[in-house]
Amino acid sequence: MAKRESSIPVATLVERMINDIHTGAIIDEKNKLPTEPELMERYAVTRYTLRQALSRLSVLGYIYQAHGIGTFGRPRQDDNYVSVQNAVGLSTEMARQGKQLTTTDYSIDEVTAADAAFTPSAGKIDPATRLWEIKRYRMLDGKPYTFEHSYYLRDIVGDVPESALKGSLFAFVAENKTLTLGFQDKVMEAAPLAKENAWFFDLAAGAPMLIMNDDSYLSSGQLFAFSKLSYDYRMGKFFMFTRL
Amino acid sequence: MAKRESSIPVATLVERMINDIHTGAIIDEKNKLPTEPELMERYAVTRYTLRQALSRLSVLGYIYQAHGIGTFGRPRQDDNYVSVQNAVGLSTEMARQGKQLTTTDYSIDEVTAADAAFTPSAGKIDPATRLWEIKRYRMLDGKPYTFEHSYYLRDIVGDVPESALKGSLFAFVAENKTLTLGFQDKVMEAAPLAKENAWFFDLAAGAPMLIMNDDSYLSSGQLFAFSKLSYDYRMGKFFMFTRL
DNA sequence: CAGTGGTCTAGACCACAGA
DNA sequence: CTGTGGTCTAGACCACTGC
Repeated sequence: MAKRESSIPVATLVERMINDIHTGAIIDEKNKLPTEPELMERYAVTRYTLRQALSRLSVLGYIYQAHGIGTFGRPRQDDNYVSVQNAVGLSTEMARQGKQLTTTDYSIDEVTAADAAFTPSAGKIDPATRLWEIKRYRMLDGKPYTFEHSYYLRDIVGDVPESALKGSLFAFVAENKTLTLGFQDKVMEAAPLAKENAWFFDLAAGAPMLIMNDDSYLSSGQLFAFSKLSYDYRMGKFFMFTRL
Repeated sequence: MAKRESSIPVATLVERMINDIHTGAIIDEKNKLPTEPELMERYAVTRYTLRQALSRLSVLGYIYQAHGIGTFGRPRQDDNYVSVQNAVGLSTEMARQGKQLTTTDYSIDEVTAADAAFTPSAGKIDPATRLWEIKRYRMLDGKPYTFEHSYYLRDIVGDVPESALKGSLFAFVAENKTLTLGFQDKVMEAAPLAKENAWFFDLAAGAPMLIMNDDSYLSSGQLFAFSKLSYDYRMGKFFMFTRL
């Protein structure tokens, strides 16, 4: 009859396992994790659930699995770089690393897509779409770090409180219970520092900038924001993990 | 007795589905795919297998699934940018886009890790490790595109044929039947163009370069190469897709 | 409410690595 | 040969969306 034995859900399992990896509870001196049968018993889940969790950990770079050998933990590089995969927002990511991200200057204006300085990297957008245009200058541990130029679809995100403008726009959207985040397209490039932003960075116009363009979508597939972040090349480095 | 009915494996299914998405065979005018039961029947696979495939397509950005609504196709941006997720090597990726990647100048030398110009972004390496040091200048459709500086572990990859040096080092390793590719750590950054490489690019020293550092591992977790690719900022843009 | 994708169970067989 | 992870089946129930 396949009665539900009420085991823990995958998301919980993933959290627990990340924690147990960090504390070393399930990693031996050779970075090896217990075998799947052992983990199944330890967490009281079926193999399917366990492997769902292992798969997520593996995508995030916490572990890798070697066929016929075993499962191994991996050092995460989040401490030195910004992970492009952990979509938690810059503020949260930096807070986790014990670094302080502050917004020193910001502006918000109402525009239509036709008047925006740029458009989403992928996809199209109706020129009549009403947008919030937000510009933010942000410092990391007191040093100029990034200039953010972003557009949010007004009809979707509604009013943006000042606390979000100073802090985390990402958290503002994520915590809105009527919206479910879906996915992002990201385009990374380098470009010379523009004159109008040179004052903020300790750099001459024309200096290298690392640029990240994000198009953000809800889980329904609806675009809700697109943005361009320019990082001081000396401070901004992105990290990611790929399976071949 | 759960007899095997010999349906197709996931990898095959993924290929077929990508194809059927490109040709429009399983996408309607609203970009919607058939429901899971319909796809199960179409491809004659169980739900598990189907969802494994859908999951991979979704990670690669071909589709997204909206709970309670349906599955939808997405435009891929591979035609305009280099995808950091499709790990097939630059040569193959460009060939697929109908662009010509040529190596105009290259060198290969024997060094030890102690003498290497840089080390893996993550992890450590024994200074005594024997390496191939490879430098390549590569053009895209006749224009200066990227300078590649990479190190391959000699004891793992063995001798590197000249054809691989001129063409695809990635394919050379991938086609070696005794080696199984595993994963990569990637660190992206921007930096000023160094004087010694300015001659190759049509740029002055100090111009922005987009830089990709790769540490490549076998499926056993063994490092086999680490490299640094510098792209002309006007031509090199990276694309990726993330689920939030 | 009906229909969609999301999670979970229990069990079988396959393929690779190493002693 | 044994133990590891990889694939697959068949079926159940859960959770969200829109009518």
